[in-house]
Amino acid sequence: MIDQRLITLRVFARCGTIGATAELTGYSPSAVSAQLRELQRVLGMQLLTKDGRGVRLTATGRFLVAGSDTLIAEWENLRAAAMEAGDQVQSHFGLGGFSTAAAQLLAPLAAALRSTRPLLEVQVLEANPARCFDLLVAERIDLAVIVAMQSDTSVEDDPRFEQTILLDDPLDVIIPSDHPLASRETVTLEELASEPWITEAAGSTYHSLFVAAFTAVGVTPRIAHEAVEWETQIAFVGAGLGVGLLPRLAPLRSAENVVRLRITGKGKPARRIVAAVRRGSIASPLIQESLGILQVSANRILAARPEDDL
Amino acid sequence: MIDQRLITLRVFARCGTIGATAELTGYSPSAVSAQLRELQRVLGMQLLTKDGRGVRLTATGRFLVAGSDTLIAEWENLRAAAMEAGDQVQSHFGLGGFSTAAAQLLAPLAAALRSTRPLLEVQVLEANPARCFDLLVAERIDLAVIVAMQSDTSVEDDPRFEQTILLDDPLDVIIPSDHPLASRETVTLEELASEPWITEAAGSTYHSLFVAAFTAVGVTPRIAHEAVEWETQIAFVGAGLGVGLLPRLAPLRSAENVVRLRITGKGKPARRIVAAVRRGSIASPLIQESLGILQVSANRILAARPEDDL
DNA sequence: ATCAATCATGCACCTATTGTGCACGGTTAT
DNA sequence: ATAACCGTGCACAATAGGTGCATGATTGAT
Repeated sequence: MIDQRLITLRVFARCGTIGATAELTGYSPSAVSAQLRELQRVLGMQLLTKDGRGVRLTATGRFLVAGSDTLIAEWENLRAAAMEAGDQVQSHFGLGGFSTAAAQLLAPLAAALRSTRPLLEVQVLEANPARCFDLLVAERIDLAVIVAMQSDTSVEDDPRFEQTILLDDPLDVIIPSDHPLASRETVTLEELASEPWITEAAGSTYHSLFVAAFTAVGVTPRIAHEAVEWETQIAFVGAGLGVGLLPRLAPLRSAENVVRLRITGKGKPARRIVAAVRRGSIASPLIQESLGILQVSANRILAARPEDDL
Repeated sequence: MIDQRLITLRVFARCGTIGATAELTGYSPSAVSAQLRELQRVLGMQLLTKDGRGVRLTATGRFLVAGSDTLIAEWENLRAAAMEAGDQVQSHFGLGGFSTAAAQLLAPLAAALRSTRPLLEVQVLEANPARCFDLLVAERIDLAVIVAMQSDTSVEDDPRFEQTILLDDPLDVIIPSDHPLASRETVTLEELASEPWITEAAGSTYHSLFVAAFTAVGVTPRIAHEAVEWETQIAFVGAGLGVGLLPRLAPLRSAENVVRLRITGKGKPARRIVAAVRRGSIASPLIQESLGILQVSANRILAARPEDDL
């Protein structure tokens, strides 16, 4: 209901280039360029300036984008309230999520919605957390299930989003079956301080999480190898290249000669899984129902765990 | 920036029929019908119901319209703030007004704006007060100069508008030159209680004003004739058919054998001339400049009056 | 210093959204 | 019963808005 061109401007404000905006919104670069030019013409404001080979927002542009946050939230609020007041059904619902954990929550959600609301077309997009937020801004999706840094508070209070914690997914240690500690039930990170570690490349979400886990207990791990997929990491561990951290929700096929150990001690690293929606939309009946379903799934997962580490 | 279809819905909420909405927005009835249908489809809400040979808003529709007030105001706010922050110029500016009084204020405004902002295209629409408000809602105009009932508070605190008082235009009495009181400088309404009065038809803005003037002093006038235009009323008075009330700003050509007397006594009837804008837009530099110019014109008019009745 | 890569934009072309005009069906008032 | 009014559907037309490619400008790499 808010003009598409303003939405596009907001996406541009997030990613900085026309090309990225186009990719994110699903338009072509030409279309984005034209939209922004048209927006400036209609509003009679100069929002963009040439900057090197790209463009950047002017002060007016930044001002407008910043102020539009409350406008969007207000609209989402109104829409949600109207839907609730009128007991109406919406026709399209976009979900975003990343990683196996999110998938384990999103899949039952999509299935449940399909049964309770047959004529609602549910669309699921797999995307990493950062992109999920972009997709929310771009209004391509309405709800995202993402893994957040447990310590990271930067996105926590973003005026554009509202987030609800679903569950904390603890990290386990995986070591080769022939490792001296393989017969143990639990270990501490200190005990593995001198091991060669396997993690993802610096800059990734998981890497930050990895580092945070060790700094919490005052250990500096020696990073020996890098892997992107869980499967790869597990294979590395199985080959005896080192040890790694694996989220509880990531499945570990028994075939590969790797064992999984719980972490004890004061630092219990975990990744936090949260649901994020555009601010204001949280009162929508559809969002409410979805959050309920997600919470049920989350609780079922929690219930299946030993009571000492929830 | 707010979707045109929502604007159309808001206009419909004011006037109740598709046809009137079409006339007011400048679309054809088919287009309005299609827009509203499309709006319902996009939002997934049923906003309209068949009602006799027309349609009316559902509860959801009313809810949405009511809630959209703050949304519109928020946007106007944002736009105005951005314009101010970035020192930008807007390209189109719509003015609305009614009656000679408004015209006397709007003409200098339009002229002044044309000189200070050469590339701003100013458009003036003559329309009665009620229609002016409709045109503001429909976003056909951005500022209206209207005469308001001095007592009427119904529009006073409408969440859609913000109003600023420009001046109070006192009502004079006009009587035939050969009337016994014609040589007087001033009269009271009580002195004219038994005269045959000329006014506009019941239901009109002016009629309400007329009645209010008399009820204020506890007199019930005998309404003998009705006229729509000031010119007609003056002619009636000149022909000796009765007496009437004439706003100070309405010109009285000396040729017609009619004299104008000030009203004294505790009831000094006046019509209030106010400027109205969409709520939120009042901070816009263009609006601010316009209000300043209007105030100057108003002050010049006030300065030309005897000091006892401003 | 040249060359390749990146980015935004303009243009030609096309699609499809959106508006118009008219005819029609349903409803109310005379 | 008839006429007036109101909203809607349809065929058609206009135009806003999309894509894809070529171009120019700028930056970084060889």
